[in-house]
Amino acid sequence: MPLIRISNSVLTFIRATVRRSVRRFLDAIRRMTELNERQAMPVNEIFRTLPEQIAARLQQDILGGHLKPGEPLREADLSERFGVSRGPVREAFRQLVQQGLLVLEPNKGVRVAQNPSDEMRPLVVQLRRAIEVYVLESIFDRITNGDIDTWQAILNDIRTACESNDLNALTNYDLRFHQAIVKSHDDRDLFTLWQPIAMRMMMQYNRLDDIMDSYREHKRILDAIRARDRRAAIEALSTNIQ
Amino acid sequence: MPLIRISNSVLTFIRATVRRSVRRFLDAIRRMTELNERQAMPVNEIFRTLPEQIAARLQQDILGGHLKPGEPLREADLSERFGVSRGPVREAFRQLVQQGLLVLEPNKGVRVAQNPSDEMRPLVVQLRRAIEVYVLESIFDRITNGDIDTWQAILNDIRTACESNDLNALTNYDLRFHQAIVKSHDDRDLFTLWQPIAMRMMMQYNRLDDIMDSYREHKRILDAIRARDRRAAIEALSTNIQ
DNA sequence: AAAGTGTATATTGTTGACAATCCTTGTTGT
DNA sequence: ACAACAAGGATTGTCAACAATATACACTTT
Repeated sequence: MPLIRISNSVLTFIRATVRRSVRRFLDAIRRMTELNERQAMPVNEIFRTLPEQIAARLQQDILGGHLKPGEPLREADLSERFGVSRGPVREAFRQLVQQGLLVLEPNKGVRVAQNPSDEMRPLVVQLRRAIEVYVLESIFDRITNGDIDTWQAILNDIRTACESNDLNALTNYDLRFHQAIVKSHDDRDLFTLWQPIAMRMMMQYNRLDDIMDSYREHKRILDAIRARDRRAAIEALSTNIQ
Repeated sequence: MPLIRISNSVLTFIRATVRRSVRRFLDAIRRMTELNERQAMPVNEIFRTLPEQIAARLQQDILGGHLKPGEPLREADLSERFGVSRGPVREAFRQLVQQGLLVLEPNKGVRVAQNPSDEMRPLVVQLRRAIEVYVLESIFDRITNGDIDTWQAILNDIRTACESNDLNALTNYDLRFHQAIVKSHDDRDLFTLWQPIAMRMMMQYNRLDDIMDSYREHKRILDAIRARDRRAAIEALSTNIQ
């Protein structure tokens, strides 16, 4: 029970003011850090929507193997778990369906997607390689030192994950590394195209015998980029995707 | 105002009975026509859900050019147009976002996607070709005469569209032709992967000078399949996609 | 002039209630 | 024994009301 009663008009005024302040604050930070000369980062990348947050959590659960393929997900369960109504959960489900992590059967709900068949894997590899090579070719001359720093930070996370033998974290950071590259292309549509393909590879992340190889491969990519060696960078990227 | 008042339990009983009868009826038809030995067609392919129907209509509007790229779509407008609430319309929007025909900005709604850039087109062609060639290779030895008949029917529609110079209908049937091939693969996931890529090509359907060429190209594909000439079929398919 | 404020309006986001559907189990009729 | 039926409980689908947000515009401050 509130101690003071505040009129509605006052409330909307406060909301508008605060919202504007926050927006200006974020804009200022963006300008200072100069992370986005090329493309303005929408506010929702910082304050993500409810469905996006839910989808992110579920994505980790799936890629981390906590949710097994074929397992059904109930809207009511998750809406209780996250303390929201079924609406946003439904929305999150749809996002994950788009990514290929869930499959939807009308009137029956969603279940965790099966891993892609072994037979299909070469195709997926080919598709993903085509997109990422295209992206890297396309952005190569416009890669800034800021970009490289960002990617280096992720690379450090990859190393940490490899050293502590944390396959779960490695999957996550590997995804982010490539995601960061694809997202740095002006054309956002490329990311949309890439995501479902990449996800299908991330669902069966078990390729390397020596986990440290993953770090070495990504380091090779970034080193080549830093040396502005186009051919080597693309070659390294291409061999990393398999 | 109903003339007779029927109790709820009677109503649910009637509903259940009718539903079961319809299902059995459809099952019988399916068995008779033997269209789906390989994979049972879910009932929802015949009685599609509300969002699917809405999405199908909007898809035609977009591919047909009645909705221009960049044009915003309002939930309220469409919910009124189709006589449903905003829920199913939202759902339809999400499906079209997945297909790449709409782009979503949180809190701002959806707008019709821009045509893919010319620079990007070779990539999209490459991706789509890779998938369709893979599918055709994979199913080739299991293609039934029933399959061929189905595809022939679509080919006839293509011819009609070409002869009457109806680019709108041609786009639609061209899409369906390839869609039918991809869908005939056991692994439904391939269709999911293929759809957004193919859509991006369908958004700029202006390739051929002579519209009849489209019919000839598709006829060449189907003829080669009918002759069980694997190499020729794949070659024809591959040249059709560009 | 440029940036900030107050306010109204249009639109999307969220919620809870209710309807429709699926699925299981026990029953009936042949 | 077997297929069809009936009833119920669990789950998804739809709806309308309400909340939050984006946007535009007139106004004020610096």
